[in-house]
Amino acid sequence: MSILSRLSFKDQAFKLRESAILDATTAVLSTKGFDLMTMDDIAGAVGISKPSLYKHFKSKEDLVGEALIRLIDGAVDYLAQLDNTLSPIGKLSALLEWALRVRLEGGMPFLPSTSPHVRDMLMRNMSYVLRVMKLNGQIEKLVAAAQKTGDLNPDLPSDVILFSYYSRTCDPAAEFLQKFSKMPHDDIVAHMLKVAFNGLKT
Amino acid sequence: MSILSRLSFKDQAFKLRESAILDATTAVLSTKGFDLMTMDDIAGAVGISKPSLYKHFKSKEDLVGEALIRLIDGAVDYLAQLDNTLSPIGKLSALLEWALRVRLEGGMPFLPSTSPHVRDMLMRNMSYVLRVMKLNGQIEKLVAAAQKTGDLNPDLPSDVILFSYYSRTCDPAAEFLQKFSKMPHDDIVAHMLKVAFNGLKT
DNA sequence: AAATTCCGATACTAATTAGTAGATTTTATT
DNA sequence: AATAAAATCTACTAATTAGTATCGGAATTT
Repeated sequence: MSILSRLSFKDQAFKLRESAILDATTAVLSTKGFDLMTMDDIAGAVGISKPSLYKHFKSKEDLVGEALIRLIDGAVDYLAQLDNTLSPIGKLSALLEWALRVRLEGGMPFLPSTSPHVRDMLMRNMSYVLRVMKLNGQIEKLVAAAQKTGDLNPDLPSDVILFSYYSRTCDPAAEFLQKFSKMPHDDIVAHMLKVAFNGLKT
Repeated sequence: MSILSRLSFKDQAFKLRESAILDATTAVLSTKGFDLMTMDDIAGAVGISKPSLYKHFKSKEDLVGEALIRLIDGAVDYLAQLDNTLSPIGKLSALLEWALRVRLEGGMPFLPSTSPHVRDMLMRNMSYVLRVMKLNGQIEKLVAAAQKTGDLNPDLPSDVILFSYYSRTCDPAAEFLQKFSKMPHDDIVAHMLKVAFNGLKT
């Protein structure tokens, strides 16, 4: 066996474990939040020891940053793979639906917005900030286009729409409906979309 | 000076400090969140020592519980003081506006929803749970009434409306608009209300 | 099969913080 | 003014957890 293929095999195993670590981090983040998530939690969930964990990620901040970067990348990929004949509002709706489903399946922690500590930490993470800006740029364009066609209210300032849209991806109402109303995921998603775009009145 | 008036004077001072402690707790909770808020923070902000703080509240959980109870009571009081000729939807709108203003002035931490740890802690606090249920009962009635008149969408399940309404009180979009758009409070409140009731489309 | 290399785990350090015990000062009464 | 009582503060304990140094063991090469 050549050195190259041996290295690549090891590399493969390494990447696999890295992915498992990120999965565990995402799951623990969704349930416990950043401050209560311990590195022992993660190591334990993956079945490795803490020093091994530190072979992959140099700190807790780094680990969480990478987990969130993977989420952002997921959103960017989802957006890129959408049918290009879809209208801007159709894309925005599809992306929000995707985000809600990921959340309901326990795969998405609350956004940094909810904790100033976490937000500050992430803002110091250049690589994370760059990706967020990339995704944000794409969504801004979709919002502007949808306002032009009148599919989104043109009278609202675009940042009001943008920020409200982001907020819907981490709207706690989804969790409430899951926990207290035991509503099926599909219904929760449908209702959340309706409320987000049409409000509580219409 | 009689013993009675002396006791009442002391009592008064005690209550005053207690109120200052709760103010500080609310402020620190809004900025740092529960996990990062330390008892030394609070003691330092009020200008007393930690043991004195523990004379008022027997634990961190207790302190935070009392601070949130005071907030709920504020909401109940606000609701009670509203003009009774106001329609159900008018009351719901006024209460949401009140909550948003309190938040923007730094007086309201994110709701327990955002942290399972904090939520669990509060659910063990009987006195808190009772008040939440009281407020919740009132809001449920308003929602039902507003659905009956058609002011709120009668086709949505009432818990979808209820939970979405709660979520708007801690919608991070308000913070974003304050932080990134430097929008005046009045404008933020107006836009948030519009988006909550009419959605992003209309 | 012996030697070497590399990986992972046990067991530690340092720092933080909730909660408390005992010293100290302030306040009120005689 | 002296004494009694109460409240407050300084300085501690115990527990948690991020991050690391060092040791033991498995796989690979010769």
